[in-house]
Order: sequence, then C-alpha cells, then structure tokens
Amino acid sequence: MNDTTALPAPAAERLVRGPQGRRAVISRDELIAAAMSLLGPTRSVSTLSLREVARAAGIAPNSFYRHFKDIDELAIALIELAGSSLRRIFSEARQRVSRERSVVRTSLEVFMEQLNSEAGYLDLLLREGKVGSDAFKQAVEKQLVFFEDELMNDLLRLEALNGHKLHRADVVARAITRLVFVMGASAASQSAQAQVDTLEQTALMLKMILMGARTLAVTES
Amino acid sequence: MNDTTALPAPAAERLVRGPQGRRAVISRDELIAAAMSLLGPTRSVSTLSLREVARAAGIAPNSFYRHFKDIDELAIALIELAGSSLRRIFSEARQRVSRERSVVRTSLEVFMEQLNSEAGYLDLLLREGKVGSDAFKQAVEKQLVFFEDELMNDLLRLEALNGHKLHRADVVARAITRLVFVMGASAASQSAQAQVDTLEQTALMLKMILMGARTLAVTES
DNA sequence: GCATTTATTATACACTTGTATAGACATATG
DNA sequence: CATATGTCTATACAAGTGTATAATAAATGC
Repeated sequence: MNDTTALPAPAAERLVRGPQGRRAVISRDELIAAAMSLLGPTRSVSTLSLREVARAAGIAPNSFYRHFKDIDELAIALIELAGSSLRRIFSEARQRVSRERSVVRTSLEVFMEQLNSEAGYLDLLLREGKVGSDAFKQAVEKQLVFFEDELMNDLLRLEALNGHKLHRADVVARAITRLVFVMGASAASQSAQAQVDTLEQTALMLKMILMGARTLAVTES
Repeated sequence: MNDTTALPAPAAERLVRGPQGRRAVISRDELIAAAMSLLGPTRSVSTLSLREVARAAGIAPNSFYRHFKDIDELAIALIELAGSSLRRIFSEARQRVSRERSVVRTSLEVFMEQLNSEAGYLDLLLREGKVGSDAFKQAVEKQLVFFEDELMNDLLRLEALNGHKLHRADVVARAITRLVFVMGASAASQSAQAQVDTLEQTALMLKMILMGARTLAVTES
C-alpha cells in the first residue's frame, strides 16, 4: 500500500517534457521542514498559519500555493512524513526482537528514545489526534491503523514463536497502539524522572493486555 | 477536593458588601453556555476567539474581561464543568452496579449514551487532550486523574465483592480510563453501526486488562 | 437628590490572517 | 534571438483578532 505522498500529476508531466520556466527556488520538502521547525510542545500543526510557514521558509506568502493547495494539505503531508518515518524506525527495531527481549520492551524503548529525539516525529503524531479538519484527522487515523497492522503481524509471529496463542490479535494490537500513544503524549511533557515511571506503567499495562489475551485464547478453544 | 471553580475574590466580596453599581446583565455561566453552543465535531475549544464568544453571548467584546481574564480561563472552566458533570453521571451509574452487571459494561453503556447526548460534555473532554496552553492541558489531565481515582475505588470495591484480587489497581484504572477516552474519541465520528463495533472492541480490551491484572495478582503472592 | 461604584458599551488602534491581481524574473523551447 | 511558460514577489484588500481608552447606564450608599 502506498501511503507516502503520491507524485502529483504536474510533477510526473514535468518528467516527460522537462522543466520549463523558472526553476523553483524552494522545494516542497523545504517548506515541510520550515513548518516542522515551528512546531513544539506548545505549538500544534493545526495552529500553523500559511503566512507564518512562508515567513519561516523565506518566501512570499503567495508562493506557498505553488506547493500546497492549503495549510491543511501541508499538515497532512507532515503527518504522513512523521508516520512513515516512525513506522520504519519501529519496524527495524522489531526485526531485532528475539525470544529474550520482548516486543513490548523493545518497542517501548524505541518509543521513549524517539520521544526525546530532536526529530520530533513522535511529538507531532502524538499531539494531533483529535483536532483539525476531517481530512487531517483521517490522515492521523490512517497512520495509527498502519501501526496497528504492523504490530499485529509482529505479535502473531512472536507469540507463535513462543508457543502462545492470542485471542483477537487485532484488538490487542489496537489496544496497545492507542495506549502507547496516549501514555506517550502524557510523558512528552514530563520530567525524565516521571517519564521512567510512565514507561514502567505502560509496560505493565501492555503486559496485562497480553496476559489477558492469552488466557482468553486458552479458555475459548 | 474542590475541583469546581472556586468563587473569585470579587464575587465573594460582593456577598459581604452587597452589590453596588450596575447589575451584571450577563452571568459567567451564560458566557460558558454561549461558548459551548459554538463547539461541535469540527470546532474545538482552543480555536474559540474572545470576540466570537462575546458575539454568541450578545455582549461587547470588552465585557468578556469582567468574567474571565482570558479565553484560556474560559476554556479551563469549560473543561472543569464537563469533567465534574461527567464524573457525577458515571458515579451515579456505578452505584447501581452489582454482581450481575459488571462495572465495565455499565460504564461503557453510560459512556456511549453520553457520546450521543446533546449535552456534549463528553465530546468536549475527548477532543481536547493534547493541544492548547499548558494550563489548559493540565486542566484536562486533572479531570482524567479524577476519573482514574474514582474508577480505582470502584474497582477495588467490586473486585473484592467478587472474590478477586487486582495487581496494581491504580495502573489498571489508568489504562482503562485512557483507553476508553481514546476509543470514545474515535467512535464520536463514526456511524451508529461502527460505534457498536467500537464498543465491543473496547469492552474486550478492558476484559483483557482485568484478566491480566487478576492473573498477575495471583502469581505474585 | 446626589455622588459613588460598577458593568457595559462604542470607538479606535495595531496587528495578523488568507488570497486576488498584476508584474518581474528566470528558464527552456521555437 | 524571441517567445512562451512556470515561479516568485509586491501590493492591496477585506476580514478578523486582542485590547486600550473613554463614555454611558444602572444600581447602591449617604
């Protein structure tokens, strides 16, 4: 499934005919980077203004329209960038998971690592769930569903490896994903000390879920 | 613990000396009601403007300042109103919980009922978790902690009643609260059909958590 | 009745926002 | 070269924002 932004029609056309007219002095990606630089713990995507982003990127307000139809379109691109980047990071981390180090532990560690990283992808995705336009909210939801899907596959693989069975692995994956994101969002504004505590609590929550799902799998058959 | 808005100093003073000067033509509560009337699935508290609220309440923009220092202060009052109203509703519902009807089921039913009620308290609290000023975010967090606390007490009471033991009831209550709110926020924009599905999934998640916590309580002692 | 106190309003200011229009500039094609 | 074409900027406008200041209206205390 192609979730990264598809090449827009004009760009594809340009590949055929070759560029005409003045070359773009600023790229779509630079605009995205400028937008990200404005975000922070007190600044959310949905509060970005077109002029503000243009100012940060060093272009005239109207030039913005050459790259995006809306601020909303930029916001969605930001979410998709953050989502795909994060999923790659998690996926790579989980490849290294074996019988000794549980998925839960490994994922949570990567999560906390990302939480304090300067890239800020996680912060972005954590904060922006429930506000903004419908299109924007759907973009966030889509990324979460991707996470759930990948986590479910890993869960099935690893539980089978350890001789366990899971009841409703889809629901388990969804519960884990949502919980981790919610708890992570709380942790983002906490002290390093409190973050460790939150991490422990979250790990325990996931453990409960997994134990419950295993018990249910046994009693149902 | 007093979580409803404390009487501001000027109001208390007025009770002693008696009112002087022109009587207020609009009350703080009417202002809050006006603000709530503006909110909806696509409109969040953090996007309300002072002038807009004043317009909805039928007063001049500057009159707003007699009642609130900020829009932020109004937003926090909204959250506290929604929080305390909801906790009362849930608390009353849980009083009627017995051995037959589980806490989980009863609470979830009340939750869904509230989700589609026109009062809109739940919508409000669901949507506004992670954006806005620090003070605002703390106000939301505070309400969630209240929920966790009350749920924990009910859980302890009812599990003892049924002869169960729970490992880390505090963590269980937190996991349940956060999960329910997150899943509820998703459900808010779904069709009635899909809402039922989400309700079932959420119920299953909570069941897993409770079973896991019981299992852990047994194996630890 | 008169002065005081307070709530409210009207007016105004400086600022930001999104975007429409028109022209300047740079590049590729004829 | 000239011309077409796409990118960018300058200017401008209407709308909206938060809030400062001064004036008005209503209620109280004497």
